[in-house]
Amino acid sequence: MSKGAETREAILDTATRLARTVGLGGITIGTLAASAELSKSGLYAHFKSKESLQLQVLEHGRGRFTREVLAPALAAPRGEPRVRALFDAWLKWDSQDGGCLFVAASSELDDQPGPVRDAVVRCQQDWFDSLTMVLRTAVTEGYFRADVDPEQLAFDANGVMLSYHMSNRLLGDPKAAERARHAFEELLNKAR
Amino acid sequence: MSKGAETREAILDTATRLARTVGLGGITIGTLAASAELSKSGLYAHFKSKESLQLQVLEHGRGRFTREVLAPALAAPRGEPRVRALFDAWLKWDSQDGGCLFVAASSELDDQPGPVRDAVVRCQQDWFDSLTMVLRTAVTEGYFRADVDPEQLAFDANGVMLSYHMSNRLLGDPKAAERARHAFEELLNKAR
DNA sequence: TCTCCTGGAGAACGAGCGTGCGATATACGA
DNA sequence: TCGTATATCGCACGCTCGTTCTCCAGGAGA
Repeated sequence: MSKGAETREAILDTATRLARTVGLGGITIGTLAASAELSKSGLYAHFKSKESLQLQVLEHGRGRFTREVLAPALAAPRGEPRVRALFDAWLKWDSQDGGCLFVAASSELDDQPGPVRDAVVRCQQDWFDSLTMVLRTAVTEGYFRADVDPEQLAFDANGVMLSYHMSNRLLGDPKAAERARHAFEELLNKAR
Repeated sequence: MSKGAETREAILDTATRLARTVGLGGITIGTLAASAELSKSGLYAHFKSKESLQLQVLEHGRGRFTREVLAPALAAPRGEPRVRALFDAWLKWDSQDGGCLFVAASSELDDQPGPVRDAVVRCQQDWFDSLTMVLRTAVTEGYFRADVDPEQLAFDANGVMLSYHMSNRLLGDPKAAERARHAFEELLNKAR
C-alpha cells in the first residue's frame, strides 16, 4: 500500500471513530486534522470535499461492518446458529465506543436529503436485507416455522438492537444486554 | 401573555420543528432567526446562550409530548386500552415531520456529555418510566399475566417504536406502520 | 406630557468553518 | 542515485458561527 493510501486509511479510521460520537455532520476538517495529526490542507487533499469525506467514512464503516459483523456470522452454520451469531456480533459491534455508526447516522440524516443520506439508506437497506436473508434461511432450513415472515422478524430483531443501543448508550442501563438477549430469545421461541 | 413570552414561544415552536430535522446541534442561531423572522440579536436576547436555547427546546418538546402523547393515553381506561392508546399516540407523534424529537436527540447526544445530554436522558428516562407504569397497571388490572415483567415489556415496545421510526423515516418502507402494529400485537398476545 | 422599561435591530467581534493555492518535502520507479 | 510524482505544509480567502454592545421604537405608568 502506498504512503498516500496508508494515511488515507488512517484518516478514515479516525474519522469513523469521531463520527460515531459526534455524528457525520459533527465532523470538522479542523478537529479531524488535529486528531489525525495532519494539517488541515494535508488532510483535505485526500478528499476533494467534506461531502466526499463523509461518503468515504460511510464506505469505510461499511467495510468494517462486513468484516466484524457479517463475516463472523457467515462463518457459523446456516440457520439458527447463524442468526444467533449475527445478533451476538452486532451487540459486540455496538459496544465499541460511540456505538454503531449507522444507528447514529440513521437518525441524524433521516430527514436531510442529499447524497450522504442516500448512502446511509443504502447501508441500512443492505444490512436489513442481509438480516432478512439469514432469517429466511433459518426458515427454509427448518429451524423456524414455515409461516414465519422473515421481513417481519427482521423488523422485530432490528427493534431489539435499537432499543439495546438506546438503553445501553443513552440511559446507561446495566441490564440492557440482558434485556436485549431475553427479547431476542423470545423472538426465536415464537419463531420455532 | 406578554409580547416577549409570546415571541419566545413562537421561537421555540420553530426551533423544535427545526431540531427534529437537523438535530439539536444542527440548529444555528442564524438559520433559526431567519426561520422565525427575527434578527439574530433579537432572537438571541431571549436565550442567554445556545446551550440554554437547546435546553429550552427540549423542555418545550417535553411539554408538547405530554400534551399530545401522554395526556390522550391517560384519558383512556386503565390497563390494556391505555397501553394501546399510548402506542397509537406515539405512532402519530412520530409522524409529524422530522419525527420524534427525542429519538433524534437520543442518538445524536448519547456520546456527548454535558447538560444537554443530561436533559435528554431525563426526558427519555421519564418516558420509559411512564411507559413502564402504564404496562405495570395493565398487569395489576389483570389484562396481562402476573409474571409479565413491565420493564422488559417497555424495552420491547420501545424497540418496536424505534424500528418503526427507522423503517418509516429513513427507509421509507410503506409497510412500516403495519409491521409495527403487528409486532406490538404480538407483544400484547404474549403478555396476556 | 414626560419618563421608564421592554423588545428588538444593527453592526461588529474573534474564532472556526470549508476550500484553494503555491511551495516544499518525501517516497519511489528508472 | 537521480528525477519525478506524490504527499504534506503554510497561508489566505470568504463565510458563518455564537456572542456582545449600542441604539431606537413604542407602550405603560406617573
